[in-house]
Amino acid sequence: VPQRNDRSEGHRTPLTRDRVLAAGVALADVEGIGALTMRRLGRELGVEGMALYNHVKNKGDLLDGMLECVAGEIELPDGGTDWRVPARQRSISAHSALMRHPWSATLWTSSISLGPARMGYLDSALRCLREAGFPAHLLDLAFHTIENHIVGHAQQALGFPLERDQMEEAGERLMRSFPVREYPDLADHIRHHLREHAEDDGFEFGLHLILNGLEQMRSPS
Amino acid sequence: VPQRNDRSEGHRTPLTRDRVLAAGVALADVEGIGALTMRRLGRELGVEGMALYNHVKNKGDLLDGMLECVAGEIELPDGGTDWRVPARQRSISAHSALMRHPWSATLWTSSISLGPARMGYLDSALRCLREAGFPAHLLDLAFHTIENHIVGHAQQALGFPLERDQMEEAGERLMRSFPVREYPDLADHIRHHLREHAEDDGFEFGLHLILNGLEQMRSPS
DNA sequence: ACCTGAACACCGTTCAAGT
DNA sequence: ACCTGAACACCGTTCAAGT
Repeated sequence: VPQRNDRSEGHRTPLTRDRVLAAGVALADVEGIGALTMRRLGRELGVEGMALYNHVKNKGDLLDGMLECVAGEIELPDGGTDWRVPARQRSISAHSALMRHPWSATLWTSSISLGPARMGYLDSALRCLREAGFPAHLLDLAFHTIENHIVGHAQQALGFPLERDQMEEAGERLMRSFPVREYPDLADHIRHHLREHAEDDGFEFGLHLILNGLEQMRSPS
Repeated sequence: VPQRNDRSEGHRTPLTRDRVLAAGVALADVEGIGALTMRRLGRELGVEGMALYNHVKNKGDLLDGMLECVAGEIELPDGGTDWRVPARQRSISAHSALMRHPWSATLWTSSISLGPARMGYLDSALRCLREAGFPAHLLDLAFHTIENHIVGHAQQALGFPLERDQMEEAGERLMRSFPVREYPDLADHIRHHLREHAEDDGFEFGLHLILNGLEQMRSPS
């Protein structure tokens, strides 16, 4: 359960937008995005749900603000001699920020309006590629390929939201009723995933693949 | 507006699960996933919303069934001499199926239970890679990298759900208030996207990049 | 300035009752 | 067997009223 407002004192400290957003992030982290309703978030802050509309335009604005919090956690390294070094660092930082906040990956692509944190992130990524010398059309394609990999991977890794303990049993149950005969390769794949507890989700592998492929296209040798 | 049930006759033809799913797909295609409520879908079929529960377990089951419809549209080519040929075909077919049904991309990763159509798709993709001779650990990483690219790209391309006409004006309005000074590369990028009306979304470029990178890792020369 | 209570127009879902 | 009506427990959101 995220932090509650203490109501021991007669009058509580007044709400701010930042406190509302932080409480929203904490609530969604712990209980999932489904538990994030205006009334519930209000309760978490010791207030009626309607009071939140004084600090947030509507629920969409709340979610946008929460995404800004996530974007603010991404480190933005400066360029070195090889563009792939900062690109790799920033991508990994973005990936782990999305993984820390499991609800954020699906919202990341669907939110239209960008705040300063997300703009800064995107600008930094684009600048890195431009300074590496990518021509305009390649730059755009490179940017989207990297970005897709980041959010695609987070979404997919979070698609199976199972705890370590449940994993074992749910896997057993699944495989008992699974039509192995008809989908043998899929069965193998699921078994493979059940065995290694998703210690490495393959994010860095795919990233490496993409960055190296892009480097080859940048400077055709 | 999707197909309606004709109520000219006194007693209408009875509902089936397939008709419910097809109507759901049509409604979501035309009016967006937000318009897909049980009551509204019932109305579309000339019936009260509650009647749908005779053919569908609940709304989640409805959405799963609709995803199965989308998965059924994906062509599954057999392997040739170069594994990249069928992999490319299937990926492009999957990408355009997701693009034909804009609501499906975000659901694709979040849905847990798989039906036969989606299982067949996944099994086909995995078999293709196995037959190409990828070793187990590489196979898994290759599979996810390709899959992430497909859904990541569809989601991102559909993130800006603007019509051609609105695009122009919305872009103008956005760029007037945009802090170009602070995010110059992002500004460039947005301008670039407004100029070319997303004729090519770069999907095949990234796909090419990934498949070639994987081929290099498969047979290190 | 900030919060509350009541209200509105919606949701998904259940279930007894109809045919 | 299939559908309807009424009901339940929720949503997001608005707004007059309180302090």
